[in-house]
Amino acid sequence: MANWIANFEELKALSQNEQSELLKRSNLITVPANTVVFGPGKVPEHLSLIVKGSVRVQQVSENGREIVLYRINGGESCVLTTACLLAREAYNAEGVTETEVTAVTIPVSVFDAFVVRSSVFRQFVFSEYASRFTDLLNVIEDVAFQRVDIRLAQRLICLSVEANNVKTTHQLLATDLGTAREVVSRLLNEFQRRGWISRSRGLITIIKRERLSRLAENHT
Amino acid sequence: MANWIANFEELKALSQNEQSELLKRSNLITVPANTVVFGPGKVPEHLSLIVKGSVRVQQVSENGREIVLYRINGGESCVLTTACLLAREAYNAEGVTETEVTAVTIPVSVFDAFVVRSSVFRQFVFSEYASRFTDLLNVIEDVAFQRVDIRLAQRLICLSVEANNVKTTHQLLATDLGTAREVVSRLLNEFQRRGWISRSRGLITIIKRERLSRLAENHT
DNA sequence: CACGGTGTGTGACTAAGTCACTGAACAGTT
DNA sequence: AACTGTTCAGTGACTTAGTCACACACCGTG
Repeated sequence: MANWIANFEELKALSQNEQSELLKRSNLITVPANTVVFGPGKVPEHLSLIVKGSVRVQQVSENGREIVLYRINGGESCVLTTACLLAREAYNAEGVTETEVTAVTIPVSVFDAFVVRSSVFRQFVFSEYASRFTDLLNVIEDVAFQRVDIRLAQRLICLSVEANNVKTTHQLLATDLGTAREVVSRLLNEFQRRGWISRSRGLITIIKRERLSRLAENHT
Repeated sequence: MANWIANFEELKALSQNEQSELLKRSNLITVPANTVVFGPGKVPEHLSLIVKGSVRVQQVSENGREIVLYRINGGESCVLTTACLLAREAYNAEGVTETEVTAVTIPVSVFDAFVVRSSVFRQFVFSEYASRFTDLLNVIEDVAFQRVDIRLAQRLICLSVEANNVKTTHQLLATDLGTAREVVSRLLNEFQRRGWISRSRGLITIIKRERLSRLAENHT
């Protein structure tokens, strides 16, 4: 993983010079799964780029409920979070690694220098901002306007792209959707009653994918 | 309004040279109230800074419901929206002027040049990003976790800082909160029943501000 | 004053969230 | 194999929120 830049589609266009300097002035780190990498009381002082793995960013409320805001996967960065945490008062979002994560940390000064120096880097940063922004808009649209059964069906479809078995818990699904665990349990119950899925502890098996898809897409 | 830069706290620190060039390469415009300034099918090709007035940015859903994402007031900018609209596929947020608005449009090329050239400008841009981002986080937190009666009380308190009369409609309040008009009507009904407010067409009068505040803050 | 547009009131119903539980499944330990 | 603590899941009763289909009141204009 010496040259992590190769993992960032948009940064490949950096000149050889710029690439080697960025490599030199940044730090490669590895973090185990299920680690809180930032959050209230854990403010990062670097910009982080995720090389490999996935970080879940979620909002936590006083009464204990949670909602996933977005996920950062390999080739993406935490610009928003960093900028936000640096510029503002405490806010209650946290980042948790969902897998082992390989990341690069870049000191703020180096970040700033590259924004000035390289239009490629600038482009990368702004498009990352735009991506996170649309992620949040989608969350708002879903939470404010979309039915929970439809969103749950969407999430199940999404989680089961490669296998018909989804290893997860009702609580995790509830957090994904920003709803309560009981609601997920009851909806899954209904899905099972209709023969679309079957359930066991920590495992959901998709049986009638096309019916789930139809609910997810056609809203029927 | 020749030197609009004075309205932007964070841009005052620009050098004389930079200020005059920014003035020269930008455009001052005026837009009447209740105009859609951007939205699906109306993509802006400039960065806009709001000098005076207020723009409401709201998300519209298929089924006709709306929710206010944030408002941009004098001294703030539309960075996020612009970046997003430029970088991405169509998304369904729109900006509507709530008052007559005086704004400055800056071509993308000039924007880019100033990001490179001036750390002050850069700082301004990134802190604008951070502000909008936290705005959205607050919306998500509210919509996902907060009771509607509490949010309505908060909104009423906020709207009535200078007078006890609030000129608005139930529909506008519903859009502010991302809920349905009927819900607002019923809650206002309840507030009136308790003697906290009185209502007439297009007007709400605060009677017991302290009780409303208590609901808004202490959640009681 | 008739009329159309806008704003509001309401009942009946469905969906979602909360609360207070119960009990099943599992991992590690005697 | 029996015991124990922990995590996951199921459920009934209830409150809050959103939807639907209306009725009707207010207001400016012709």
